[in-house]
Amino acid sequence: MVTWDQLTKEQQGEVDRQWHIVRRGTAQIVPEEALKQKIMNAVHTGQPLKVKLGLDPSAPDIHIGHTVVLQKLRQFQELGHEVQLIIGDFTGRIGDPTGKSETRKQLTEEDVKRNAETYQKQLYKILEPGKTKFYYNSSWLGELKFDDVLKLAGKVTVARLLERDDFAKRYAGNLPIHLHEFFYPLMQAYDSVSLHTDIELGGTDQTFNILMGRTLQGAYEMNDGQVAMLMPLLEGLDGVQKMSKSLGNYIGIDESPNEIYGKTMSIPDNLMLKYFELTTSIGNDELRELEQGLQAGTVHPRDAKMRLAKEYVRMFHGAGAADEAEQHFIAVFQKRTLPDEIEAALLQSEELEDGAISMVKLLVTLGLQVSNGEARRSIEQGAVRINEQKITDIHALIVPQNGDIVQIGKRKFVKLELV
RNA sequence: GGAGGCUUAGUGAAGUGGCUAAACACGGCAGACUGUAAAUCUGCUCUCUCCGAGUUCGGUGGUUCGAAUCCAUCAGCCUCCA
Repeated sequence: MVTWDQLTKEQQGEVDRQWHIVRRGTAQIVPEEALKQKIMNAVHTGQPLKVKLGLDPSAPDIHIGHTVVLQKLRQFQELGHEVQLIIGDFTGRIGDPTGKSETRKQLTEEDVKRNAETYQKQLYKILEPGKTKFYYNSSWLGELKFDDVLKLAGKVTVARLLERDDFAKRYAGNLPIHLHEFFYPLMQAYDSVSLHTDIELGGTDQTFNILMGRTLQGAYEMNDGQVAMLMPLLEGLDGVQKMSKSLGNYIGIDESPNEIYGKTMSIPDNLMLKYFELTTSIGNDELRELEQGLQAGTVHPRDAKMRLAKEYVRMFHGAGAADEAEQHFIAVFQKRTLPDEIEAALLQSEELEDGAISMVKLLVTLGLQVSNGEARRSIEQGAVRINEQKITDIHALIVPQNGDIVQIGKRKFVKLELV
């Protein structure tokens, strides 16, 4: 272990530089001094740090919320460190305990592999492939004997486990906690033991699990354990709940340019800066400028947000797509003209009677609405248009033509294609 | 193994024999206003051929003219005792 005084001037400068980059935007680093020490060691010895992130193998769709952590990993890579990505194929059998315990579906080997490939494709939009290593945690967790498991379990007390927020709440609220759920943090921690991880990254909701890794590394005599680097959770489109696929409040990085652009425009204003800070590589100075502009009123929030939206599309689809998405947005939502390209919807001719169909049935058949009642409601409320003609009669009969544009609400457009 | 309790629409939660398709809140959808922001206002939110009708209150069976409401039984969950 090297001390500050043993470093050369240049090395001290490098440690400072890395420290500042790495620290930006974090919610918490536990413990901070340990991280600084690790950086010092790395700079001194030239050994890159191993920075770990666990991935859930069941949901391979990456959204902007995930990129908070990924951006941070990227920064580590740019500083010459090494990234360990864990595909949690074994931990996935339990699922991180949330109390909303449905038994997890067991994924087949092919599922896991396919999901991992999907991950890779998406992750490499942000991470550098050459400095990224993938691991499957079944390869060590699956090898443990009951002996080993007992040994592992012997290192942690129940009282300690009950400190975890989720467990504590359930325990206090008389809700069930299954024994195997206790193992989840232990398993995740054991990943760090296996891989000699230096730093584990995660959202603040991962605090307990990651610190468990630190504890366990200590217990397995790896001297000072890993450092927990916790990133703030990013709220989703609703502005309240954490962005997640199951809540539907996410922006997926694999979504179409127009989707990404549009969804970004619908995030609440007060989150804009947070998005900029945590998910883009915009510099510190520029960020401050933007913040001041918004505050002073010299920057229109809409324009700032358009910049964010454009940046996302550029990140995930390239600059050309970003320009197009912007044009599309301006045309469709600001000028209220019909989009150039509208998704086609097939209409079987058997559905027609004498070439006509009721408006209600049309909406349901096209899958724009799930039930007739819902379709009627939309019509009554003036949300439905055909070729920009508002339809307000729930009994309306339509004689559909090829290429008719059916619109419902402000966002949903479909072009009819008779089959 | 024993005792007790809980299970109502997407969620939370009223409702303890007819006036209950089921209060209320949240969420969701749509409209107005806007910047596809927030706030606000309005309407809708089980299904159907929407006049009217049908199927709901963990499952099944029963009592009753009539049940989400009573009884039995099964299941799931929780607590306490051992």
